[in-house]
Amino acid sequence: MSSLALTPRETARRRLLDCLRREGPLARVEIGQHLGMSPASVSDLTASLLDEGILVSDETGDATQGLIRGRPKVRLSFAATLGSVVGVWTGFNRIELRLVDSAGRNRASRHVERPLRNLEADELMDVLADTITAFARDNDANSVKAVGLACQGYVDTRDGVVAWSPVLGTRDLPLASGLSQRLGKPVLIENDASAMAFAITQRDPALRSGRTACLMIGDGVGLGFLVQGELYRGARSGGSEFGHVRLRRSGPQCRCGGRGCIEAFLADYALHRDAQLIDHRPAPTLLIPSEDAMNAVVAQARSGDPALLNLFREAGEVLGDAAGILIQTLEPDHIVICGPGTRAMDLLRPSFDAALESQTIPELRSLATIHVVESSMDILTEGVVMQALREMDLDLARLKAA
Amino acid sequence: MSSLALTPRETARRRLLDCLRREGPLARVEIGQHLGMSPASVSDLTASLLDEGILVSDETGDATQGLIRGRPKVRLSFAATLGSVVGVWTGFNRIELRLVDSAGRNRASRHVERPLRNLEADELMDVLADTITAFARDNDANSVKAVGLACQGYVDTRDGVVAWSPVLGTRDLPLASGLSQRLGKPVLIENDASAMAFAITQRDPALRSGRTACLMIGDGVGLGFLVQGELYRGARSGGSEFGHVRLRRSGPQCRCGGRGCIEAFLADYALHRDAQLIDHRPAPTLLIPSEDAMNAVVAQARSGDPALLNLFREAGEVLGDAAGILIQTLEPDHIVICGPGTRAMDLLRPSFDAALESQTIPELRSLATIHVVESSMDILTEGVVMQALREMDLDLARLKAA
DNA sequence: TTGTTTTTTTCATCCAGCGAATAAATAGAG
DNA sequence: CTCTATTTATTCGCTGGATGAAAAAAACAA
Repeated sequence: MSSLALTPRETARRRLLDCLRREGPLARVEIGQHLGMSPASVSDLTASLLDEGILVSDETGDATQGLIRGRPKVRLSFAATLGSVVGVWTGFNRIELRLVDSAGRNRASRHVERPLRNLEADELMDVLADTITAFARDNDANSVKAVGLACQGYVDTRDGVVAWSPVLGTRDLPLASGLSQRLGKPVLIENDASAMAFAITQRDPALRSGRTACLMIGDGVGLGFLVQGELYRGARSGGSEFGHVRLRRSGPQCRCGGRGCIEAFLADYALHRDAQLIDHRPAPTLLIPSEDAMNAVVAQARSGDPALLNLFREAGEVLGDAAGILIQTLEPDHIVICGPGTRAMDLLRPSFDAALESQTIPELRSLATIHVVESSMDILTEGVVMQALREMDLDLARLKAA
Repeated sequence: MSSLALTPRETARRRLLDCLRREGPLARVEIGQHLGMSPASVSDLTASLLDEGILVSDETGDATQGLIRGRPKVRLSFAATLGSVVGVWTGFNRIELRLVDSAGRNRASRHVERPLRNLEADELMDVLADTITAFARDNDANSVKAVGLACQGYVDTRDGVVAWSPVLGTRDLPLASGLSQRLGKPVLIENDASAMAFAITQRDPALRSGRTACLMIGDGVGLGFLVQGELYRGARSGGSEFGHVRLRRSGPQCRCGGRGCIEAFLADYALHRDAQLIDHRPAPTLLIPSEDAMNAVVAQARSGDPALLNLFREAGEVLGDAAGILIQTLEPDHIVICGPGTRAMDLLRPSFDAALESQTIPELRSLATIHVVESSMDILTEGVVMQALREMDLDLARLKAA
């Protein structure tokens, strides 16, 4: 899955297909209205997409048919023959899978408990490949055309290499090519926070204009930054490792090896670990606490446990400091707090607001609107699937051209 | 001075003029080689620029003339009739001025000691206008066609408003329009670190590719961030306020009102203030220490004074933390440390390196090359003049078109 | 049937850039 | 002094991509 510089036509094509995935089947005029394109251009683009078999005309009689005068709209939708894509998220000891058709509709999902940390590179790729194959086998295997995989850490999207990850034990792992070989399908990999940020901005048009910084709190803490709806890419076309910015010099231990990282205060594993200690319970055996376990911690805090309240107060403060850094560095239009960690946003909010206020210049702070988007991990697989679908579209176009 | 979205032709035109300003007079073939443009395109663009009177053919006999076979090169240069631009930097109690001709050559400079902090908005603009007028009067007044002004703080370049500044007392100051009215000339304003970053990247081609983060240490600490040689613009098309990111919760007092900001450790005023205290000398009367005063502090540290060495050690550590945050957030190709503060880079370096290493992931850190560019404040006025010149070019083009 | 309305296609045009041919301006060779 | 080689600059025609306007298509309504 390569992606060099895009020609103007490829950009337009991508915008059109993105729009259809977001909005569902649309008539040509409607596409034009959504994207501010002339009917002539839409007609031209859709003609080649129909010709290539990527889109088909929806012949199904519309509900509005017979009510409106004039030539009826012909809605365009993705061809069923395009097949589907599997989206995967790899956590510390969990794999989440999702099967999505080319139109972006969810078909099936599954999650598998499996520790990944202590595996050698080859073992790891074998396990992932087997899990994906089994999932595909149970769900219309031969329709699967590509795989998108999101994982924590510093991911080189272009070369398909995981340069570093707190979850996987190895470094500079050529995960995309390794999996691609085993599965016989193209594999796209992406940082997990970037994938979630992409999915969230695809859902809300406001977030696709201007600069949007998405802080994902969950298994870890990640940042996805988008400018005009496109993911910001760094030097190795990866995202950031914002969760491992050190905010407190002698703070709690982080699994990256450092101390006082943002995620060492906010990630599920950190909150759960500290909550266990407060209650004099044994250290957790599983490194990712279950949703139930986390809900129990939150409930205990909500019931007024002072030590736990303090834990969330501190976490909120760190989140506020983090948002403040983003505001003063990137001057974004939108800050989105997302991920499973938003389940405790009511507990984080007071100290979050206070910290944000105490460390940012009002003129800058007031520019950025803060959005809290409650979102679980399956919106993340949705994001990585969307990106894999875009790459597939592009590859198809280039294949035809050659 | 407006700047909406640029047409492709305007972009090409800008690239060509930028190139001529950087490199001096060039023949058409040479421009083509520098920019990777076809001779046909260069010919076309230069034809309109010659037609508009922005460029002129250099008729002066070349030194290489008579030595090389073939049709001789005709170098193109900026028309002398285009006039000049005044670049201004406003510090706490100092104004730096510079007169530059349209080709980007320095013609005159001056600096004026004048406290600006406690002035009302109108007074402030009067003082600035008078200073600029006096400077222009002494240096070929009627050739001055525009003014570029760089100041610290959060500057809205598009609307010409200083939203907030630690130097100027007022908020949401419509500085560009106010000065423009008083001077009868277009005025462009820009954040000072952005202006310096722009000038520095204009000087080094390597810094114009990829993502470059320039940390300017001087009167304050600022960040200019560039992607592919163009300044990153935030929500109000300003830059960042990175110097006021709080890195130490109970750190030293910053003039923004907060504590522990990056600049409260690194800025000249901060180092000087603390050095005075260490030596049991009275607090400084001037809020910007002179270059001599700063050199004295640095010399005393270099001579081995342990308290002063510790001051610089701490400052270096904060600088390393700051660079680390940039690396983990933006994943830049280049980090540039610039500004007068680089005078003490030898003292900052050990703790800078250690802090950077301790807080960044090696895979990410190794992507970014660290450049130290010794640079005083006059490169800054150069930067803001360059930007004003670009805007002038654009306005000229649009004037002709209408 | 004929008009009305709305969607879609077609056509001619424009902009921007480029390859190739051509013209221009020089130095050197005979 | 003429001719050729060499390098620079211009011109011409083509292409890719977007668009406005006109035309065609496909329905409903009278």
